[in-house]
This record gives sequence, C-alpha cells and structure tokens, in this order.
Amino acid sequence: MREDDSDWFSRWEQDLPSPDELIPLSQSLISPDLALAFDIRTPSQPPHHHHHQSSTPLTPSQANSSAEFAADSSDLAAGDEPARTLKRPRLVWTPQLHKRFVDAVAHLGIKNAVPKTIMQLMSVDGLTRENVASHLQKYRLYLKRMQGLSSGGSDPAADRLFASSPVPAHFLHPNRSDHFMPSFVPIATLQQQQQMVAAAAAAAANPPHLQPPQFHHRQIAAAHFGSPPTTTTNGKFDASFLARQTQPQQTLQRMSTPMLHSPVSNYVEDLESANANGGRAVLTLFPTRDD
DNA sequence: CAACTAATAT
DNA sequence: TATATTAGTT
Repeated sequence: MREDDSDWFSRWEQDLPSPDELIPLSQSLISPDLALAFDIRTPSQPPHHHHHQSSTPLTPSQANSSAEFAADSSDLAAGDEPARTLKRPRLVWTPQLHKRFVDAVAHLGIKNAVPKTIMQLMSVDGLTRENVASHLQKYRLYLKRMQGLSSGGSDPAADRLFASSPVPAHFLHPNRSDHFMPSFVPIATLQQQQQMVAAAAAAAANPPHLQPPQFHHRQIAAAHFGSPPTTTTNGKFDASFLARQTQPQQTLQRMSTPMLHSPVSNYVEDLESANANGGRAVLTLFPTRDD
C-alpha cells in the first residue's frame, strides 16, 4: 500500500501531457455560490483565454490569479437550473497556489498570518477564507512536524506539495519577536473592495445565511483543471499590488523595510531559508513564477 | 459576533 | 489523503 500514495501525484503530473489535448475545454466552472449570489447564469462569453496577449481586454493588473478547482465527478445537468444548494468544487492547492500562500504567510509573519489576512494578501479570486484556513491548519501541522526533523529526515512523498515551497526559517523558530521580517504589505485595492463589497452586500442584499462572497464584480472565480506544474501552463499570476493602502482596517500594515514601491520587481532574496529539506530555491516576493 | 483554531466529516 | 465543514474559543 505504499505505492499508491507516492504515485498519485507523479502520475497525475505525467499523465497530463497537455491541457489542450486532455481538456475538452471550457469547463468554465464558476463558483456555484458566486454564480448564485451574483445571478450569473451562464459562463456567458468566457473571456476566451487567448493564449497570447495581443490586446488584452483585461489589464495585467486585473489579471489576478484564479483558484483552480477540481473537476467534480458530479455531472452538471445541462440546462438544469442548479439547485440553490450548490457547493463549491474542491479547491486544488497547486504548488503555485501554495507558494502564494507561503509567501503571504512569510511576509505577514507567522504571528499575523491568519486566514483572512492571508487570503487578502494572496488576492486569488475564488479563494475563500475557509480554503485558506483549512490549508493553514495543515501547513502548521507540517511545520510542527518539520521542527522535529531537523536533519536527515527523508521527506515522505506525502508532503510533496509543502516541500515544493521552501519554508522560511522564521516559521520554524518560535522566536517571540519575529516581527523583523515582515516586509511591506502590498495590499491592493482589493482589500478595500472586498471589505466594502462585503459590507455593502450585507447591508443591501442581506443574504439569509449565505456567505457573502467578497468579490467584486470583476473578480470571478474561473476554474481550470489541474495544470501540471511541469508544463508551465499556469503560473501566470500577477502581482496586482502596489496600490498603496489607504486606511488600515484592523490588520496592521507597516512598511518596515526600506524597500518599497517598485512596479513589479520587488524581489526579496531570503537566503536565510536553509531548511533541512535541501530546498534550493530562494525566497522571492510575490511575483509567482512557475518553477 | 466575526474570525481563529482544532476537531471532525466527506 | 486532501480538502470541507463543523464546533468550540476568543
């Protein structure tokens, strides 16, 4: 029974030659909740993901990363009005997505790294706080596990995902004053929008008990099938921050490090990340790049 | 009470 | 196992 677990991921990767061949395409899965909440009937004209830029209808800044969801075995009856009790497809944490997560946590500091803040920093449309919370829980367990195994621990394939992103040293050190590292927190206007939208939605629509999706009308969750990390299909995330935050909500956003506003190239090299994993990659800033 | 975390369920 | 959902705190 050991072959199963160590294989599923690799097989998953390898068995996906290319999305074009495999994917029948346009399975545009908009988050059911979202679709419902916003009365989005059809995928409408899926913003044809024109492979190449040419005239992009969306500014790069708007081209936020979108969460990828797993293809649910449940068939969506064609033309069948979805019951109001639709649930979101399971989120697939790809290495890229996880990296975004780790970066967010790293820059927030483990102390301040809470689901909501992480979610906001990640700026991945479709991502819910619950998504992040669940992942965070697991990630914390992973960190704890790793603390015990400082050296020589051959990493079981179980943590492949987590191993894909280097663990910032601070994570393993329960140093009480760990607020040294938290670099600037590039909160995009997204945060404000989310807050405002959420408030507005709550005040105006006042949904029964449905979690008011904190997305603006522009932020729509598009679903893709798992893109193999090897094929560089995805990883086209965008750093849509750089918008100076206006009013700090509750979360404290401070610019400690001298470095600051640089349109896109805000790379922070954290060579300190020397984990036992033999992780080679260094810590970069948000600009997620496929490995 | 909203959000966090741990526990539990699928 | 991975992620979702619930439950119990703060």
